[in-house]
Parts: sequence; structure tokens; C-alpha cells
Amino acid sequence: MKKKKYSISELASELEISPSSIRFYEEKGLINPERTKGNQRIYSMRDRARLKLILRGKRFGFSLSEISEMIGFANSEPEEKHQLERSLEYSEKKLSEIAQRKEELELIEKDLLEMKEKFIKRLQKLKE
Amino acid sequence: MKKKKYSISELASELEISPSSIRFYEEKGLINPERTKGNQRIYSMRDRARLKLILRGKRFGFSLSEISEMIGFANSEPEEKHQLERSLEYSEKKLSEIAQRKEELELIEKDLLEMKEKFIKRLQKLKE
DNA sequence: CTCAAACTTAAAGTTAAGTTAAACTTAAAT
DNA sequence: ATTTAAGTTTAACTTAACTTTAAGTTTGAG
Repeated sequence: MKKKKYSISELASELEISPSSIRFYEEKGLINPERTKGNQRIYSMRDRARLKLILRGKRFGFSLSEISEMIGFANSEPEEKHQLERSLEYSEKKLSEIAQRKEELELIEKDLLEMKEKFIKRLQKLKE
Repeated sequence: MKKKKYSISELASELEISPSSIRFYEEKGLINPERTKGNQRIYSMRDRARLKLILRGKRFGFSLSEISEMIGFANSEPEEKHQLERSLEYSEKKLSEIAQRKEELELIEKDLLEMKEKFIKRLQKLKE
């Protein structure tokens, strides 16, 4: 069991983002690291995992507030039936968004493949 | 053969974006519609196709300047060998970016599926 | 203890991608 | 011919997501 703790700059360089971005995410309510006696931030493995999730979400195209919403749902322990149903719906909605993105990805890929083929053919003609 | 021409607002409503966005894309050099005698923009099928490509690229996460670069490559008719090779490289680079995105998509999908399963299990426990 | 490196906050600055507003022109409908 | 809907340009405004700066504090090495 690793209990490693990170300073802000350690974590930043590991994740290849700037310390300021990490502070910015905190300001937006996406993470909440502990503090030392002297008020400096200390990040746990859990914090690091959460940051990775944030970055993945960003690369996918979610906005910070969407990510924040998702994290909220993921971390709440809703024992009330209605709450649970809402959370379930939410995750289904996001999953269908992902399905749509996948399709779009295929379309773009097709465009690019066609482009590539054209270039290849032209190159071959040049060699004749 | 359809030779339909569009006014800016027709095209905008068809693509579900605002006329101002279309003008903005033009300002950024992404399209270049013809003009009427009275200086109003007229869009051809070709322009419409290009706009669709722009929107697809955006949904994928490309920035406007990346899209602009892509369009440049797609539309150039490079007959010089070196140019062609550069274009080929470019399309391969973009294709590998897409492959990466696909993997990330899978990761996020996994996260969300886990979340969903959790919610479902809790709901079932409530019913016991 | 001292000093530099790393940290802190708060506020201002930046960039991308639009949107909105003002002032004017063109096209279409009656 | 007149009115109105749609279009034009230019410039200012907006929002998200950071980044930078300034001024001060904490930590770790020697």
C-alpha cells in the first residue's frame, strides 16, 4: 500500500501541468488537498487519482463544471431512492454522449484516411 | 446535381449555429463565400460541406487553428514530392491523435460504467 | 541562524471562441 | 415607393480556463 504524499510541484510535474492549474482546479472546487501546519498543500494518492480523472475528462471535451458535476455524483453516497435514480440517469446520459462522440470520431477518421490515400496515390504517380 | 445556394441565415439555421459564428469562421480564414452584387454572402454546397467539416472537427476537440491547418492540407494540390510527403506525414499524425482519443474515450467509458453499476447495486439493495 | 527554493494568496492579464450592439445598407413584400 | 426583414462592418463585451505578477511565508540545507 502506497501512502505517498505529493507537494504541489511534484504532482504538477508528474501530471505535466502547472502548479497554478492545480490551484485553479481547487479554486473551482474540483479538489481539496490537506494542508501542512504552514498552510502548504499536500496531495494524497486519492487526490492524484482525482486529478487524473479531471485531465481525462478535459481531453474528452468535458468542461470543468461538467467534470465537477460528475465528480459530485461519483462521490456522493446517495442513499435516497430518488437521488440514486437521478445519478443513474446522469451516468446513462453521459454514456450516450460518449457513444455519439465515438461515431463522430469514426467520421473524422474516415475523412483523414481519404486524405491520406489521396496523398499516397499522388506520390505513386510521381514515381512512375 | 444540386447547385443550391444559401444565405447566411439559411445555412446557420440548417447547421444550428448562429450567423455570427459563420462570420467569425470567415474572419478566421476558414471559409470564403461569394458575395452578391450588394455584398451579401452566398454559400455554395461546397461551403456548406466545409462548414460541416469545421463543426465536426470542433466537436472532436480540434481548435479552429488546427482545423484551419487541416483544411489547408486537404485543399492544397501539392505536386511537389516534398510537399506531398509533408502532407502525408501530417495526416498520419492526426490519425494517431485520433487513435489516442479513442483509447481515452474507452477509459472514460469504463469509469462511467463502473459508476453506473454502483448506482444500480445500491438501488437493488434498497429494494430488498 | 541564514538564505534560497518552494510555497502562499489575491488580483490582473491572456487567449480562444464566440456574442452583442450600433450604425448603416440591401432585398423582398405590399 | 415604402416599409421591414435580413444583411453588412467594426468594435466592444463575455466566458472559460488558465497564466503571470506581486508581495509575502514556510521549508530544508548548510
